[in-house]
Amino acid sequence: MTTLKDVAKMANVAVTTVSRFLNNDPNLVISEATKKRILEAVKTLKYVPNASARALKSGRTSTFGLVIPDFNNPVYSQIITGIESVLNEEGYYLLVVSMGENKAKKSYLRLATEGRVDGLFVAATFLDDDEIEMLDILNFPYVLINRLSSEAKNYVVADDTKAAKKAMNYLIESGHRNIAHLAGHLSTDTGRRRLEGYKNALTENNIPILDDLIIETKFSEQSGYDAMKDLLNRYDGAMTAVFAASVRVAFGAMAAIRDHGLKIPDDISVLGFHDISLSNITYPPLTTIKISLEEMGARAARMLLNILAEEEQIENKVMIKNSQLMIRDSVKDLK
Amino acid sequence: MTTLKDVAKMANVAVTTVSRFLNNDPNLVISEATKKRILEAVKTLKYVPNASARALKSGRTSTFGLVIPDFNNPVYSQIITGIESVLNEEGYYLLVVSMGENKAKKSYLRLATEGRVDGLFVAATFLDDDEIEMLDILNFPYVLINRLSSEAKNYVVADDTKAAKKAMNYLIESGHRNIAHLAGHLSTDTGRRRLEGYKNALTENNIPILDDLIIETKFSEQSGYDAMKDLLNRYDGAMTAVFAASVRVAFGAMAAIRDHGLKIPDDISVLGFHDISLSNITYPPLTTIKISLEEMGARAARMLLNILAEEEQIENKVMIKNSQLMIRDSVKDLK
DNA sequence: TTCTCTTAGTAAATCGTTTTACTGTAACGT
DNA sequence: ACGTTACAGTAAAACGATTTACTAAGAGAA
Repeated sequence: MTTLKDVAKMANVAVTTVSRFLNNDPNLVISEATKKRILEAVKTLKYVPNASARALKSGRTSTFGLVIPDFNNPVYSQIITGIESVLNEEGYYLLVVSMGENKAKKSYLRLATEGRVDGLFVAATFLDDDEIEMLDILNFPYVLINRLSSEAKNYVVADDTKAAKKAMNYLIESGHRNIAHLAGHLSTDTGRRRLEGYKNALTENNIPILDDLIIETKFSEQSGYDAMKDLLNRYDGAMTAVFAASVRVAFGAMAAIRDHGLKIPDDISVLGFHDISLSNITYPPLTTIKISLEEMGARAARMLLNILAEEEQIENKVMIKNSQLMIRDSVKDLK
Repeated sequence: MTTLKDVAKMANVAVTTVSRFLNNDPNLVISEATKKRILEAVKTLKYVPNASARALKSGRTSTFGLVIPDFNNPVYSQIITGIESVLNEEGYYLLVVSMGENKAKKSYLRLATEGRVDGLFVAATFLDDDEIEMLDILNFPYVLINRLSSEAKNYVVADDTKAAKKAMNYLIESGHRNIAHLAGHLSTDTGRRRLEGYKNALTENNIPILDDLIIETKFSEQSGYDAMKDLLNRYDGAMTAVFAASVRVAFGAMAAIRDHGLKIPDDISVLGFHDISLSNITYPPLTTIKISLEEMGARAARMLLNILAEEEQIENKVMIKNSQLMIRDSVKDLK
């Protein structure tokens, strides 16, 4: 491994000079000849500065951490893609940690306290508010993604309520009244906000809210399948549509409906929250309400970079209002 | 930020003593009273060792890098999950970099040369063999995952040829003769090996190989869709089944077949390579040949950890032979 | 001749740990 | 009384980079 010292020796200058030259110190006065010698030494010795040494001295690692619940959820894959696209350009790296429902929850704080990362993206749904508050107490730079917490200073979230309402309104305009909601985990704020949108839409359209039609699920296909099965077996009203709080739940529900011998959308319509590339290759192609998750990731990345650049902590609260209804074939027009 | 020095001061001992005690130096002789004082200082000051300083001194970062082509491919999500499960237990972290077809390809080497990571997992399909060989030249610890390269010393791959053959044999046993192959990128070795399995199965069963039935695709739904459409429009033989070299391609092909007005599996059967959680919620549920990608990731992680533990480079070549046919409803028995 | 500027650098401290090689003191055996 | 051993630590040099504060030599001005 080549160090600054080696380069300095070969170029016949002091380490200081090499470092200052390579870092473009504006106060350094240096002759062309010396520059050339240093550059040559760097090239022949293939010198690359050591990241740990740099980090130790500067207190910056050029690395951010990302905490997500699960890699196997395409929602997070899109968020990561967005984050990465920004970080790439800025020479930052991304350290990922997944933290499911049952994992040791405080371990992610080590990332901060050990100084492994300069900041943290928290997209984990299973962290409690007070676990997140620790970051404030430590005064550690962070941005919440796709989740809120009571005291959060910085976040990028979607306007889940509005998007859910928009989706519901589409269903209602298509003539549906008896709409079930496969809600996400109601311990998560996204789950709660989507439920709120569901209820708002019904209320504003003078449709009664039936508790029997609301079922809490996890964010997995299996959970969506089970909940839908349960609903079909239990509820014998004239349910004509289902609004699922996540793609994976929607996929699971579709399978359950088919296994129950019903046809989508003829017997029952399905609409899913969030859009992924597989949404349009299910059968029938799934109608969804799409929020740009890549944009969400990208904005969070820019925000964290910004927080790091300013000395004083700025408040940064972004709510992505935009959503698109991706109309495909899983919702039947009853009129 | 609390340092060793602060702890030492508070406990009234030398920095050395604190460090050696906290690291369980077996040669350190220390009294119970001193231990207690140090422990107390650590607790009240909330001391956590600084990762950069440690890395600088020890030359170890406790971090591995992972290079994949794309986060939005569920195959890699499963591999990451497998890697992470092992690294978690060992206190290692994972730094991820995605590198698509068109990205600057050598940047991943910086991870190695800057000393940011102790080793590298390379699952990138778009790196050429000689770009990987650089790691050998640098004598940098690495493990290839789900890809081979001519000179690779360490890898974990699946026996793609065998698995593909097994899948094909199932199709053939079910009475299919005219089987198309949506091959993956033939510039990738997995693509080539799966094609080989396809051909082997046909040859061994005395079925002619028809070049018209083999179409190269990318590893995306869209590409699978396009290729299948093309095939359906072009080929007017009695094709009864399609063997897709990847899940995503299989999904795309299913959509194309339906859009063409044909029924799966009645008009045409589909079998996909690799199994993901969405495979059983497509319509009809997709029959696949499954290789444990989590196992692949986990074994690669253990391998890299091993390589780091031994001083001399050991050869490590693992080929996962096991595969399971996940029989669902997308293949029709013609007999 | 002395002073000031400019040019072209350099020495040394520092970031927080780890590690090697010591240093005292006291007790013990002979 | 002397050497040895056990006990309980400590001083100082790394690791590789950055940065502050200097220096040394020569040119030009007064």
